[in-house]
Amino acid sequence: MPINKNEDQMSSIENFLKHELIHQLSSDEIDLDNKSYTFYVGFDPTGDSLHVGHLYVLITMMRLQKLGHNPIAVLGGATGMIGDPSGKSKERVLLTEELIEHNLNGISKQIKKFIRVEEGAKVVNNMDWFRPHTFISFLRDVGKMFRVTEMMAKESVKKRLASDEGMSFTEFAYQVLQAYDFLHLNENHNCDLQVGGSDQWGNITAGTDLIRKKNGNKAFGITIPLIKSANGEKFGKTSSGDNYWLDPEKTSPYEFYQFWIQREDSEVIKYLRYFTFLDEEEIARLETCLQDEPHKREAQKTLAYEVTKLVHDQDAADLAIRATQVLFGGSLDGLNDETLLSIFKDVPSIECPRSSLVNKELGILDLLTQASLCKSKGEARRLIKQGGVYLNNEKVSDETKVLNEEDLSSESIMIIRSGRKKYALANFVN
RNA sequence: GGGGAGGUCGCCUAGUGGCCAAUGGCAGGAGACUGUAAAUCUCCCGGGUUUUCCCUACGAAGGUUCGAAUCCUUCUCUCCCCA
Repeated sequence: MPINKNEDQMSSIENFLKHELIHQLSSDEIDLDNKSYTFYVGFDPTGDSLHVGHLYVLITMMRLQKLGHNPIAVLGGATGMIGDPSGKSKERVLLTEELIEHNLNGISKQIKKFIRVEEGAKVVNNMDWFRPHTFISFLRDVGKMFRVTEMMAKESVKKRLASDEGMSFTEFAYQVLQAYDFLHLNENHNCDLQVGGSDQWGNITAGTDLIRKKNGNKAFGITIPLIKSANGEKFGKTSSGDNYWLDPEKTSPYEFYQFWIQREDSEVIKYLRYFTFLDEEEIARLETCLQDEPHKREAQKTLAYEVTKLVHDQDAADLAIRATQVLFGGSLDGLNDETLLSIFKDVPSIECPRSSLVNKELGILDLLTQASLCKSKGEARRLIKQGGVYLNNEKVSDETKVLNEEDLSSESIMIIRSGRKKYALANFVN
């Protein structure tokens, strides 16, 4: 690929490759500018909400739709019953059908916020085409097309066989199911491209091979990079290993915004390319800014704002900024209930009875555990000893402290902090 | 079905009758330094309490013993080999 072409002369593929927005292509025939594809992305119903780990593929779907391609989101109502071994070091625990159903509903709603159904995007459930099959009919129609040696050669299989985890037949068969999805979509929806994470390569090629064998059609695959944080594995997980969810009920826009604003320098620019639709010029400007005035954190702030706006909405993003300014803005003095209550619902918070204050029955340790800043009183005690607890921005050093009305920051709210950046609010109501 | 090896505190890993709430690494938390960054250094890291106390924990259930993660029995799960 000529490197000296400027951005507008490049094909979309060249551009995507240059910035590592895509990882692998099954064929150089793929031409995103002059052809129109119907492409699909599969989603596992492992939870009732998508999380930050899904965000990049959703954004890729948006990018492709903008380029004139037609998205199909495939919900794994059937494949979710089996469990994809790709990228998993352990056998998966099977989910019940009811749970899958519940999860599908949640996910489906979220997906529709990213792709435009009114412009032809579809969301389908693969249970619809798997249900009519019997085991026997499936083995006869589809199973015959698969060679065991090829199946064994897949990375996901090899890895597990090499580990002492092993693999059940159920998971081994997974690739056949996903290949069949692609075949079905190819025959019924003219789908000729599958997009997925780089761990999906084996499943995708299983599909393109099956399509070629079964009906002679050409089908393609694109994988997108697996996003890892600079220091290794998990991206989009909280420190305790939980996901940052796209569902505002599970992860408030404030917490979501905080996740992005805390990204490290070495990664922000990359993330701006992945997760926002800012143009190269703007990204270059932020990059300079990052170099010259890193303390301003403009790149992080822009990233956080843009992504929060995309996943939630403008109002949520503005509120997140406001909450951030209030909490991280220096002095908390002079903040009144009105200001604090406006951010109350977005910042992790608890409500406590006012009487517990009046009667002096709430200790600092109780408050920390109730506000979920600490998992146990022992941990809370430890944290205080280490000097990591702040009440209304003042360090608390007495672990036996009992709270009373004088500890309120404003009329009815206390601001609790653990460490440098974890805040919680407690609202004392009658 | 037969034989062998295993299942340890989030992950990996030591421990093979009392010195074991259990070794080491990773991950995680706090502090210092900073910019809500990275790197580095220090401390912490089952639960309940004020250290020396109690509870719960080494796949599950029983048993032997003054005493078990460690020994015995059964069960269960995983890996490997044979049929």
